[in-house]
Amino acid sequence: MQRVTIKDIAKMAGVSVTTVSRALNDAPEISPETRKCILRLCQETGYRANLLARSLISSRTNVIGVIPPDISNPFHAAFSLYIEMYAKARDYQVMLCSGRPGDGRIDELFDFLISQRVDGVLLLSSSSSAGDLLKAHAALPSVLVGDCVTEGTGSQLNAVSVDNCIGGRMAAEYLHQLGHRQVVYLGFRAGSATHALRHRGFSLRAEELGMQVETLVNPGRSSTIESGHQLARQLFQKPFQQTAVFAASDSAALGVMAAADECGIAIPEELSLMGYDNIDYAALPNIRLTTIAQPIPQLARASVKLLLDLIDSESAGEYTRKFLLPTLVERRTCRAISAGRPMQQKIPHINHI
Amino acid sequence: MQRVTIKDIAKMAGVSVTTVSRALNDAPEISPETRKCILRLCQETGYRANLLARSLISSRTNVIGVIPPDISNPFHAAFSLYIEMYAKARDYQVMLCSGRPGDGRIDELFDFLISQRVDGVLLLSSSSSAGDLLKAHAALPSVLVGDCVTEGTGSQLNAVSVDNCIGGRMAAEYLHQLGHRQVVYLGFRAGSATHALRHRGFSLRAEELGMQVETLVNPGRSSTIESGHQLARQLFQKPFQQTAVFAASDSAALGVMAAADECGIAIPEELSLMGYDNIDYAALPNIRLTTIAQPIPQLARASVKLLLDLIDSESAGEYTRKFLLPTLVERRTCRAISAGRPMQQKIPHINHI
DNA sequence: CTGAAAGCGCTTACAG
DNA sequence: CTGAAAGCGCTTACAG
Repeated sequence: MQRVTIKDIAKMAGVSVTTVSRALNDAPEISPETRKCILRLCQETGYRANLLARSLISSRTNVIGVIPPDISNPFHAAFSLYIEMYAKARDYQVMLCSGRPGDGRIDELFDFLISQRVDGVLLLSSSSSAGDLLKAHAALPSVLVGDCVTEGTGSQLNAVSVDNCIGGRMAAEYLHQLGHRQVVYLGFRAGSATHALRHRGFSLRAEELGMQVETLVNPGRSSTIESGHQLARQLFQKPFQQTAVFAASDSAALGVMAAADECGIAIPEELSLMGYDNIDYAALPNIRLTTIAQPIPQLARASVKLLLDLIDSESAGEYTRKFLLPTLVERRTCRAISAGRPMQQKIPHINHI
Repeated sequence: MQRVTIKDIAKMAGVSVTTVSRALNDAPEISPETRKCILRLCQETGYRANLLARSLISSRTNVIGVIPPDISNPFHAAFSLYIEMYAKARDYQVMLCSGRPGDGRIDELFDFLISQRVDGVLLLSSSSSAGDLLKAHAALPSVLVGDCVTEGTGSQLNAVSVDNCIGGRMAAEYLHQLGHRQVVYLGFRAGSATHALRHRGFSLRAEELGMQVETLVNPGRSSTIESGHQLARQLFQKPFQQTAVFAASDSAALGVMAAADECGIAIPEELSLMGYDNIDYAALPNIRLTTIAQPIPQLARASVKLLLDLIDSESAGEYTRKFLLPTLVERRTCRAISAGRPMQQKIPHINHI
């Protein structure tokens, strides 16, 4: 099917393409009548400007690429939505490129987005290698949404993050305040800068407060219900002393709930549980997970703003880092215990399935 | 920043742009050495073809537009993910345009996608007006994912849907089989072809089986936890006779669970509950919602396939409709009751919050 | 096997 | 106020 072009309109109106172009871009130097006539013609014929051609000249597409780690994670899905909302509010369109987690294809996605000539890209990642990726494509304005290592050269990039170190500290302080002294950090992932900070904040503060922390490592590539489930079953398999679990993400926490359910461990009566993220479903009546909330809308807004500022300014020789503070959302999965007397050792009863 | 172009490469290699173009598109008529040399140059300089220019000539962008109703709904988010997966497998990129539900801006999104010269669009919608929208832009290959009215002229469009009528029937039969005779259909939305079919299947079959159905209408624009919550509270406010609730969506069902929790109504002991969709969270240990599952991956694959076939064929004068069958997923929110004796009337105790 | 030329649909100096 | 011309980065007949 042949779309109507500026040339067609010009022919119909009996003017040059230049004039049509001017009418379309409301240039000042054009008579009101010709403009009116041309605009009417466009209306009637259903003319739509070819953005491809326009972008070829302006070398601006007004689209930004967004690379989420895994859109099946509700946190990332919600986040992508907000990004699109804020981008649209500033007249930018989003091209979503979900790389499967760990596919190592992010580099290809970058190449692709460059070929599409997007004006910039937003890389959502908690991987500690994300920084290198961005540097490899330094010619393209880009911001990392997530954490990056602060040591060495990796730090010189534009990024906005939620302060995960503080988030970890908050969790430790909260559990301590409830009387918990032996706790587990469940779902630590190596290679994740986010987890590194979250874990450091948590365990450093816990130690300061005289708590004992056992860390359960998630060997996988992402924090899922399944990973939390696996680790929790591993924990519940033997008698354990800890009275509280701080899960690295809400999804993982949900997995812990599943395992606890199977093993007949009551939450919060026998075990307190905290998550991280505050995904929608953490608020569900039968979940009511106490968690550390990431300010998703603000995060999205700040990310879009930083990226678009970058695109507009073309400022080299500087970079900015923006931090947002998490908040604690108290619900029903944590309970206060008397810190004085030691907890009785639990002998969980496991239903083997 | 100035990207390296085909002209730059040509100059460096001492050949014409034509030759470079041929090397890049592995045309047959080119000497192996020149090709090798050119390819190496591209590698070294980080050359990326400008897809804008290429598309301008070929009038093909290899991107499809996807318009989901509301990506914050996990069902649609998951679906969008699968679409992107299958599209990518066939070398198409997805441009995601989430219109806020009910914004009436879908028309604008269409215009925008046409301007971007996408090769086709996938409209996910349960609105009965979706068909008209597609017809208004008939020049663009497009498929409706969802239901459309079958009467009149509205039916002549390409669509793939889950058979919602059957889904409704299945729910009615299941509840009947468990002994329920008085049931409520909660969350019916007027103006939704999907709901119309689902409701028709359910109530027709229920009537055939001698059941009584009360329908609670959701006046809003989308099925959310909140809408389910509102309607359920409305139901629980007064004594009611029904022993089972069939919610129009899993999200709505989650809202019903919240309300039941608040009102001290035990599920499934005092009230059976079914959902529709089988979103991830329906499987959660503390949810375990019995529901009708939509085959999301198959739906996504069929949609992408139909659209790409359409794009490739440019076939006019025909349209195809594809139907996928839902399945029943039995979990823990429904229980069998003795059909013989009438249920005792419930006096729910409401906690006012 | 290689290149000069035309053209995809638009914008933008430049000259009237 | 209007138009002819050049050009954005590429591809594709056409001629060598």
